[in-house]
Amino acid sequence: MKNLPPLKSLQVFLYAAQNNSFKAAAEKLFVTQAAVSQQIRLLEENLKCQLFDRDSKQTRLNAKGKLLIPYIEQAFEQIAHGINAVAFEPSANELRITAIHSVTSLLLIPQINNFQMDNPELSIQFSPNNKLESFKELDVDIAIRRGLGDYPGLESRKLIDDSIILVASPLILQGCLQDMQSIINLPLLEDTSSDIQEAIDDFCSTYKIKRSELTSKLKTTDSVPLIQNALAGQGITFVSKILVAEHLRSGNLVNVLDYAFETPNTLYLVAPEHHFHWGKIQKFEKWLTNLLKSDPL
Amino acid sequence: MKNLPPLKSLQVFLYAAQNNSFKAAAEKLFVTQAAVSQQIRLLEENLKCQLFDRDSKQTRLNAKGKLLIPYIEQAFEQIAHGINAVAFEPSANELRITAIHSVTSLLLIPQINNFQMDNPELSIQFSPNNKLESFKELDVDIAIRRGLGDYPGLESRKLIDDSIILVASPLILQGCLQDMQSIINLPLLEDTSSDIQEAIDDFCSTYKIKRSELTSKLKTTDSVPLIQNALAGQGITFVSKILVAEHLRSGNLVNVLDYAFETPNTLYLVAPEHHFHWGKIQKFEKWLTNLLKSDPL
DNA sequence: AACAACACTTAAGATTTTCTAATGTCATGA
DNA sequence: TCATGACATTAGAAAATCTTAAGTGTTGTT
Repeated sequence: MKNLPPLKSLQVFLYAAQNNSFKAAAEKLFVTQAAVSQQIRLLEENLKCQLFDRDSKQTRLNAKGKLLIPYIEQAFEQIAHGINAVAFEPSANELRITAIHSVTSLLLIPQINNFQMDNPELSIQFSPNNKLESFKELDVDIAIRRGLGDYPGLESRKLIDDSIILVASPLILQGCLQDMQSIINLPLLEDTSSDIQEAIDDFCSTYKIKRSELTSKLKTTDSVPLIQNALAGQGITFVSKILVAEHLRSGNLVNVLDYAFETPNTLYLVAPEHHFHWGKIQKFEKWLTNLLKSDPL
Repeated sequence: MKNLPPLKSLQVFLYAAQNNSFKAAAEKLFVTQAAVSQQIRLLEENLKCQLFDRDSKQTRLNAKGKLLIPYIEQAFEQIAHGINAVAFEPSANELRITAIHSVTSLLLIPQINNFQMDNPELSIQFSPNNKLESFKELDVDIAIRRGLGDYPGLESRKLIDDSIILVASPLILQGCLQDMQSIINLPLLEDTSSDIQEAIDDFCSTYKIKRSELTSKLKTTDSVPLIQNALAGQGITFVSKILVAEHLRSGNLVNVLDYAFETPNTLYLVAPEHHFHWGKIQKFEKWLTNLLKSDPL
């Protein structure tokens, strides 16, 4: 950590190297080309070695320069991230979360009290919303989405692996023989989302039954009413295991036939990259990850 | 990358934070404490937020400061590594390697030509040496050692996982029935190093034979003469698989009984941390890792 | 309560670093 | 040969950074 060269000269070096031209670097730094030339010379004198080859027509990084660049590049990236983390964090004591409807009501609302208690200074706001609109329009800090994690231009971090399971209320199961035939005769509360449909197809082929043998009672893309109907003993339904974890633990719902379909569609935290450096987001991510990881089911 | 705060102020901030004191930081930076105070103020103004709490007896980092520190710490570490890589690389066109005797003669010497051809500017020197003396005394760039990778004060990087196998020349095997009894009746060329001894004990217990049933013909801690004797058909020997890989491939030695003892003792590259940032070391590490990884045995 | 000790802040001016402007060098291509 | 483009060099201007010296607030001592 001692005897570092002038830090400014390193910054100039980075620009010069990235542009392969002193002149271009000078323009981007809003200084004259002479200033760049001097800073590079200064750095080279300090390190006692050349960093650019100037012998022929074009100035190019030489071997030593190429070795140095990745270190300097990373260092300045780190600094920029740090600055983003503390300086450009808007309303550091407000946390605006947008999540799909089901996650908000089944996971976040029931559990958020623990987080709120650990972070009393934070004012937490939810925007239940199934569409992932532009972060700029929405003015939210972080989104929770179900999907494959491919959100162009945004950083996404997988929260947990998920599977689709078949659940029903113990109420409805008591009234029927619990063999395959009785179960598929129960009304199906059907989620028409593509990943759930995939699971239903898999279920049918696994147990060698025809899709037409299942009789659908309710069709929607929103898990919340499906789960509520299932709780009320209205039928069986295929749902994300994470969303019903709490109901399984309490016994209000049970996993029927121990069927599970591993789906690549799962929960992701999604936001522009620099949001993840904010203090409030780091706290929220840590809390949510722990919550889902410690889930004993 | 735009609009970074003055880099000097970040450096001062780092010192102040690490010492929890402006005065201590000032001393380490060889400036007055007033200068530190001003730099910190400058940074705080630039970021438009406080980084230290000054209200009570001691100046301490506050939440924002604690969030920023790891970024700045890492950034300056990166810079220091980069500087070490290019500036303090002594004799960049000489590569001095110290390795244990067996590695030098069985692995390095036979293969080094490929490396030399890719890096004609490098003058390569070997110091076969089984003792790991201080790097300062020895004046070598890098060491290759067999062990567990615990070299206090030095960075060590595992090259490959190893196992101890039982080998013999096809010459000697032709002349005997290849059953267990015939094999253990062959003379044992015995490596008395502790990891090999462990393998021999494991071998005996695996095949339920008494240690005394093996008759030792040669005892040494150096694998080279053992392997040479084995090649000449003088007996069987337990050796590191890596060291005889070439002989196994060519058929000069064969793996007897397909016995293998997974040992935690294996090859490590060892050097002071900053050596690993030198261009010549990075090239050598890359080449050696590839060589061992691509080893088809 | 008065006072010294300590750590940090602030302001003014000195010092050092970094910049610009002007000019020089060298290679390239019309 | 001459114009052009990219970088180097220099002197002096501008800016950033430092020191000195005085000020603030807290702590501990007498």
